[in-house]
Amino acid sequence: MHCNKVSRILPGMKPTPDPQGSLATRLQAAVQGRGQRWTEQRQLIADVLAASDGHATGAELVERVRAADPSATPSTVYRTLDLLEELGFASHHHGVDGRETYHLEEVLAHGHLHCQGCGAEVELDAAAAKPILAAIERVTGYAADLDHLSLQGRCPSCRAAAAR
Amino acid sequence: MHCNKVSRILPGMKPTPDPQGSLATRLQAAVQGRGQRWTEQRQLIADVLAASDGHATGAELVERVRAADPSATPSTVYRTLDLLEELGFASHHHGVDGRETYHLEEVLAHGHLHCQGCGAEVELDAAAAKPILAAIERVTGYAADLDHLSLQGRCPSCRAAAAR
DNA sequence: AACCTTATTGCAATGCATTGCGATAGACTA
DNA sequence: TAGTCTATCGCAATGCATTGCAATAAGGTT
Ligand SMILES: [Mn+2]
Ligand SMILES: [Mn+2]
Ligand SMILES: [Zn+2]
Ligand SMILES: [Zn+2]
Repeated sequence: MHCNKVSRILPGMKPTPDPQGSLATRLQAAVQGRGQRWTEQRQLIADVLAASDGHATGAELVERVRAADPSATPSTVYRTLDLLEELGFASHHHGVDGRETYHLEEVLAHGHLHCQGCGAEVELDAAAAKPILAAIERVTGYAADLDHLSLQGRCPSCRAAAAR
Repeated sequence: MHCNKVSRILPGMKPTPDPQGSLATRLQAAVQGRGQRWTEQRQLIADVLAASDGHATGAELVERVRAADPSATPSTVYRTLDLLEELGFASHHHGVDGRETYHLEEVLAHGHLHCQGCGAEVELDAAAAKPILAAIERVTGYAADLDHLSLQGRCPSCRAAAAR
């Protein structure tokens, strides 16, 4: 079955924009460039992830994919997410519970910061993270992956509260 | 059944040392101080964790606990690990796969650094981490939890390899 | 030592994620 | 268009982790 030009629009989802090379087109090229195949399922999963702007866990993506195609299975979704990461089209970080949370690389790279006291969540954009990554590099020589960065600690107000 | 003074020694494990307040004794006091109860299972789980110097995942601890007491169940082990953390006697970080990895607070606080290229693992002791935590605090105001810190990135040699 | 209160346990059901395997179907060839 | 090769899929089994619930037992009281 052909699926190359299928632009699957899910209920309540925005159509994938097509600047001069849509995500699907670039993905198809990258996948086939490795001797792999472009399938309906991969198309759908990429569309769902694109429509989930922001973050989405594997389970959430499975649910949304299955809403559009009930015959799709978790294994296919997770394997496709791994593929998208390998190809550099997606990345993940680990939420508070350690579960992987995905987003497309089109989203600006950013890290996460979670307060263990009040649960506050902060996103660290590249500019904010720069000094942190620089410190890591200075101390260890490692180039830390900002998209994967997920810090836990105490926010200023929880610190103040703790200090009596 | 009494278990207060039971010092359960597992095959191949070192007896819990008893400086002037053994771990078990301090734990029992902390638990009972909250109106909770000191049980055989908690004793055993604490002993197993103490004997697992270094890191151990939940599943590993479950396995070791069940080796000593086959009637123990995963739910009890995980609930006890949560309790030990609440009481400040243990902490966890997330391994590469996001799974929680536990250690007793007696182990010196340290963070983790993992190379996504070659899989190298580095431990960051408090001194090494200091500038990193300082940068996080400067930028965000957060006091990051060193024990929970788990960074991913590229080690120097993988970076060099990537740069042609 | 027998008795109470209720925190804790084991169990069973549930959910998330991964893997091996046989069936299906991309994508290339003729 | 029909045919071939094999990457990918769905399935089913497995493992890790969490939760509600009824039975058990910790630990204080009489
Ligand atoms: Mn955590
Ligand atoms: Mn990860
Ligand atoms: Zn806070
Ligand atoms: Zn490396």
